[in-house]
Amino acid sequence: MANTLAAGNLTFNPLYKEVKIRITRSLAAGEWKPGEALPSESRLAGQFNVSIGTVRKAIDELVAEQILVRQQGRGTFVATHTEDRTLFYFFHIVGKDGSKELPVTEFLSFHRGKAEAEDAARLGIPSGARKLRIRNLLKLGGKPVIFDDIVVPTALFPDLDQDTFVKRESTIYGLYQARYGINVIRISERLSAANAPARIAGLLDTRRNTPALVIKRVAYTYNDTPVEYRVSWVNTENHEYLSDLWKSEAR
Amino acid sequence: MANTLAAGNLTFNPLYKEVKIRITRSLAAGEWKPGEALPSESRLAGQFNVSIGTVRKAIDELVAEQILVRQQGRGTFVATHTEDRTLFYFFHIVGKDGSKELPVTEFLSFHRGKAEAEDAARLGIPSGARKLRIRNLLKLGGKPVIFDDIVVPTALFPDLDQDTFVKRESTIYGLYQARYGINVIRISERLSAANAPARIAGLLDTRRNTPALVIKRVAYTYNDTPVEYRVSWVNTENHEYLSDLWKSEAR
DNA sequence: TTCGATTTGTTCGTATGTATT
DNA sequence: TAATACATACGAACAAATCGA
Repeated sequence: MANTLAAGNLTFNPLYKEVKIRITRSLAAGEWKPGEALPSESRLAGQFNVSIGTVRKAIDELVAEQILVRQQGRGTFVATHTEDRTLFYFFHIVGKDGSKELPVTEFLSFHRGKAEAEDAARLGIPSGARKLRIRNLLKLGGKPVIFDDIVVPTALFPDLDQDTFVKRESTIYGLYQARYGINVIRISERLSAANAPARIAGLLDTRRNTPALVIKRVAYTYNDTPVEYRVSWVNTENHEYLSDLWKSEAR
Repeated sequence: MANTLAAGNLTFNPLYKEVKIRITRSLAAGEWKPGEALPSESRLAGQFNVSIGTVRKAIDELVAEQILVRQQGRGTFVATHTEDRTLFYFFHIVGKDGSKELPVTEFLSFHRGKAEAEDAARLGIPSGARKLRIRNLLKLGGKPVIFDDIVVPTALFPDLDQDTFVKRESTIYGLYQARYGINVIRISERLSAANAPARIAGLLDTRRNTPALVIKRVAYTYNDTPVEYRVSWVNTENHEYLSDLWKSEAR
């Protein structure tokens, strides 16, 4: 019997991979907005003309990637950038005593400019393309710990201005998502140690000659499209970067 | 109908979770050694008196956690500490140019001692318990980049001596696995920046006043049992620590 | 080389349980 | 309570990879 999906499947992916790709395409196209429910599994199965088990297998992978969230009895939802998600998935600085808290952001500056070589390479845009540059000071326990230097392509956030940024009601990625429909789903970070420039060291209130942790982060949306390049300077006198691969809920 | 697994399942876990726990128990007990094949899925289904789909779901999770490896047509195997697995899962230092290579280990020293407070806390052993301490210098591209200070409880590696360590034919975790049946399956790392002590800075060949990246790693085996505590000092002039959560093979 | 047995991978269908509204 | 949606579990059939006869 002719199968609508298999018919167009010239690369001979398994059906569930094709279903996953089609769901991802719909997500990227904004067909279901963050926080919204997808059609039920049985409805999707009908649309794609596959069994419900095949749809479940596709969704399983998207849930594992934190792109979708399942709730028994309610439905399957597009993941939103809540504070919890930020805290447990995107924010990796913890106290040396093990404490985990969301930082308080203190806005420093908002500038427009042109992408330099580094920005362009990380963001996959032409050198010289217009960019927005935002600097923040993040505080933990009331004290400055992180200096953030954020660069995004103006093209992705056309009408973003200082006022909009400062008055946002959520996390930064929440703003990207709610106002621009840009959903950050993955980050890649490269860490090194360096002496902070005097200006930054001053903001971080470090003792003289205290090295800083430098984090260069690229944030991606669907299909590995870069969205944001962020350089963070961290005062690690009382805090650390936690990399916990696979805190499995195994038993 | 009476089900042998459900019968003993007083915590009302789903069946596949019970199966997963029983498989994990067998792994921890060394019933199937690293590199060996587990019984086939249909055989396991028979043993546990569940359907093959239930066994598959249990194994699915263990495969996702990199504890087991499936190979179509061959079987399901206990993951081994090959160089590839080390490179892509346990070793996170890459060149700033993006190059990825396994380090060459230069042995420095092997000592016996008693666990200090820090060691004891990280390893979950009593303060003062006997420990082994091994120091290595790791080279990338022929140049020293990482200084490793490894602490393990003597109790876990009773007859491990310098000669055995130096003459190992595999990675360090491969040695733990092959000779002591201890399978490292997860690591947790905390990173900070600091000025290296002169002795270490000398080994790393850094310019004066160059800060180092400090990595404190705890390695775990089954059931979140700590096995090793390792402090690494990294020269980040030409290298970085890569934290790439979810390099998904999505598409 | 071919063939058959074995093992995992994919897909379907069905039934029942559990949580939500 | 009833309807809906996800979660678990079972079984069957066939595909694809592997390996040895």
